[in-house]
Amino acid sequence: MNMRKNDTPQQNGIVDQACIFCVENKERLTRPRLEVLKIIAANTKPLGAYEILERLGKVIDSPKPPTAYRAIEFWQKKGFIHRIRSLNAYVICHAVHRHKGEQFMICDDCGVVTETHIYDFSESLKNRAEDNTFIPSSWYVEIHGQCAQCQTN
Amino acid sequence: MNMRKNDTPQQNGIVDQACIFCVENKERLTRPRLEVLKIIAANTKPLGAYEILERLGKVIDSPKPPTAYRAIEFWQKKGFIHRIRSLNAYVICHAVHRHKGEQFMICDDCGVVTETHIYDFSESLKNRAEDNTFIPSSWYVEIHGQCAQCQTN
DNA sequence: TAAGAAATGTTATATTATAACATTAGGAGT
DNA sequence: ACTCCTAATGTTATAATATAACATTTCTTA
Ligand SMILES: [Zn+2]
Ligand SMILES: [Zn+2]
Ligand SMILES: [Zn+2]
Ligand SMILES: [Zn+2]
Repeated sequence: MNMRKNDTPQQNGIVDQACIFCVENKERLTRPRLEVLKIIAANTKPLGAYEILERLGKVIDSPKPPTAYRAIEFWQKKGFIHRIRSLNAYVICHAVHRHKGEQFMICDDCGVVTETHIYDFSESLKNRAEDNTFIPSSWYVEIHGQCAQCQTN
Repeated sequence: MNMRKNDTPQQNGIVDQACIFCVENKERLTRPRLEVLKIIAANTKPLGAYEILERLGKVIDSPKPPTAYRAIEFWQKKGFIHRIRSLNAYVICHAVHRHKGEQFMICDDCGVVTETHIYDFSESLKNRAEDNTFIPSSWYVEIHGQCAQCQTN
């Protein structure tokens, strides 16, 4: 896929991946899906569904909530974006490959969310879970605290 | 505090703790707070705010959303209940002492939520976080999967 | 090109949560 | 007991988040 005007390099990496993914998996890369993904990818901080919808309105004619939510659900299921439960907001996933476990560090001061790929402690989760004969399929972790930037201020 | 009619033993343990807590911390154990805590304590599965409100309506005259939400917020801040982010629902905490980290195993089949007190892996979280100069203050973990009961069915 | 499936457009509404302000209840000091 | 003050609640309205339902369009494939 070629470089598009007004797109950030960040977006291009993600959009390229999405494009490849859709071709390989015979999914449709429709206008709402593409634009929603670009909007989420263009932001480091998580965006709420109605913030996404608002920005979508700048490139698509008066979109309604289901249009945003459907695209969000699509990318979420495919692992391209994550939903931050505590914030009701969505962020792009930067992992090269899709993953089941989700771990985020959330700065309660400035709102920055950083995805951490701590694959190792999935083992301790699994071990603990299996003690209780619970079969884990996925996990979700939020670590709240203060980011480096906010510590200096 | 004495045993109350129509209360489960489970409720009494929690209500007794809450009573002691309020006396020691000079907090008011008001009617809405008491009833909301009892409602949440009486259920093993997480209850939504409007489910709590509905049940509250059986013991208090036509309560409105803020009445439920205020009591929920109170107990949540004091650590007596937890909010399950993925479900927008609330469960009682059975820990004897209050804690910062929250870990839940959620059965996606039947909806049962079990709080697991895995204090040990807070260390791996902290170590990882400190590598990135992020200072953690609390954490929240959801492990999704299938419970023992649902495996036999 | 015709049929079927998938996605979107559109309208309405469900669900979850909070703002704002009036009223009541409890505690401290006199 | 009376006054003052604060915390909590009652009440009304609305904000914020999310989905149901059905009509229409687009894509695929035969
Ligand atoms: Zn990710
Ligand atoms: Zn920060
Ligand atoms: Zn707990
Ligand atoms: Zn189960």
